[in-house]
Amino acid sequence: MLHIDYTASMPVHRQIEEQICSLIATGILRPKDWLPSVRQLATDISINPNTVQRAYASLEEKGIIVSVKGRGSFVAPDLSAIDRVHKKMIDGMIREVILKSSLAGWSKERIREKFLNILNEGETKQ
Amino acid sequence: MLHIDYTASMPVHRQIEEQICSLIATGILRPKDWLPSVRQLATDISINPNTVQRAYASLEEKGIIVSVKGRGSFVAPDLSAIDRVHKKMIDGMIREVILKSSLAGWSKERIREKFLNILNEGETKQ
Amino acid sequence: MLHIDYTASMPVHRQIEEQICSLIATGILRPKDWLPSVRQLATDISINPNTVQRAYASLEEKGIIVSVKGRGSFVAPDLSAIDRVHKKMIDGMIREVILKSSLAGWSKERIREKFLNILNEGETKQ
Amino acid sequence: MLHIDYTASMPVHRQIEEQICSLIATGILRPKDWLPSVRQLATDISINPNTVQRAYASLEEKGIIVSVKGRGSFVAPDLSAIDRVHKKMIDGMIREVILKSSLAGWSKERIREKFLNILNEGETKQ
DNA sequence: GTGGTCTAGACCACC
DNA sequence: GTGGTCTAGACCACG
Repeated sequence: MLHIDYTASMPVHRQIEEQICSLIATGILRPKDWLPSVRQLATDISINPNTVQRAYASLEEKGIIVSVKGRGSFVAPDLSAIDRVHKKMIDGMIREVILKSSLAGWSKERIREKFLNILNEGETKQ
Repeated sequence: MLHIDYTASMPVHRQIEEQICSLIATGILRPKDWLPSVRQLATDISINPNTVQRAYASLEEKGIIVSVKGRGSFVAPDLSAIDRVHKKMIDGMIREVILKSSLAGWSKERIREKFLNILNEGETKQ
Repeated sequence: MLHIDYTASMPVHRQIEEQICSLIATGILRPKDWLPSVRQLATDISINPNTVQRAYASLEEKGIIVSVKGRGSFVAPDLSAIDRVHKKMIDGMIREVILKSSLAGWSKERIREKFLNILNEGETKQ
Repeated sequence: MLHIDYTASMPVHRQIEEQICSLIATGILRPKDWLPSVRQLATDISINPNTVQRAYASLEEKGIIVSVKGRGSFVAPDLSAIDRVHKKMIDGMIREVILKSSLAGWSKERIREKFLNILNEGETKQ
């Protein structure tokens, strides 16, 4: 079951996209697995079917899922597309972090130190 | 003089905000320095005064500048709050990058490598 | 025995149509040969009889097969019309490819080269 | 002015996409040229603004145009994307022609001959 | 039942 | 004025 945050600025259809991507990336959804039908998912999270449709259409255009009239939607059998999408997304986010922190007057060393600190937090906690 | 990129997806008022922030962070603008008036800046970069107004209002809300009716706007005398805000924002963005990439199944090593790669790109270019 | 690919975007009834056409074109099925009954074929490839029915109806409309109530379906005795239909269809598709690529600014040489490249791909693979 | 064919099976939003692509490919629309606004184009060709919006959104996702809130939409400054899109489209069409004609029992030689004939028609006509 | 397209109308952020 | 999101409801093709 997906969770929609209506207070977020990210549009609902993009939230659905991202969450399905995550489910695939983490292996919870696997290639050829069936996705909930457009109408089913729409009623589950009580939004308009059109909004789910838009998310599915976008995922299909990116080659992450396949939708077939009358049969339903499922995770694409070949997922080479999804890794490319992830790479691009993460790359963009990293660039934005670096841009923002340099705009704030941070030196490279300070950014690197901060990043590595946070990255290694998990090692002791988890 | 600020530079507006009309082909960018970032709204104009946010571009103004970011650039003023950047001028402050890099020390070109210092606490209590005067900023150009809303109308002056608007005609300088030939955009709608409403747009400049919105940028200034947003900066004032964040405590970065102070606007006084009839006198104009200047950089806030005390900017200690701002660095804390920046830290928090950058911290949040870094955590999100790490979260997203681990959801995508990336190992810590892969994330670190990717980050350092991008961070060091500038060294040869700039 | 026909093979249905459920991950393909082409509707199942069109897949059946194409494969029967192909069997006829290659001479495996010849004029007046009997086809499996709608129900037989449906159970063989475990799909809905409606779907087979639609494929047969479409083939009959095109004059490729003949169905007789109570007796079954067979390849049409005279297939001269079909080759003309094929010619016309392929002719139209070729013209569209050429139109689209010239609209995209491609030179004749580039189009020819591309076409021959793809046409000859099979030579090494198959 | 675009022309919509309501009898075609291709959805309206895809027709808009293709025609704008063609206008760009043929140089009638050039990088940074302004496109008609969503509402303007919608009333011009008397369809729903949502349909135009969908076409524009898809073109933007492919990197062919850029849309900015409050300012409008224009052809992307960098069009490396469009050539890739064209290549992919033409490639797909060629493969389909070859597939269809081999399903119809045509030999490679016959296909090649047919194609080259049609391609060279223009030489004497135009 | 499934996905996909389109219309109509509301609302928002932005300029 | 601009683009973008969402809802509601109709219709089609497919199984």
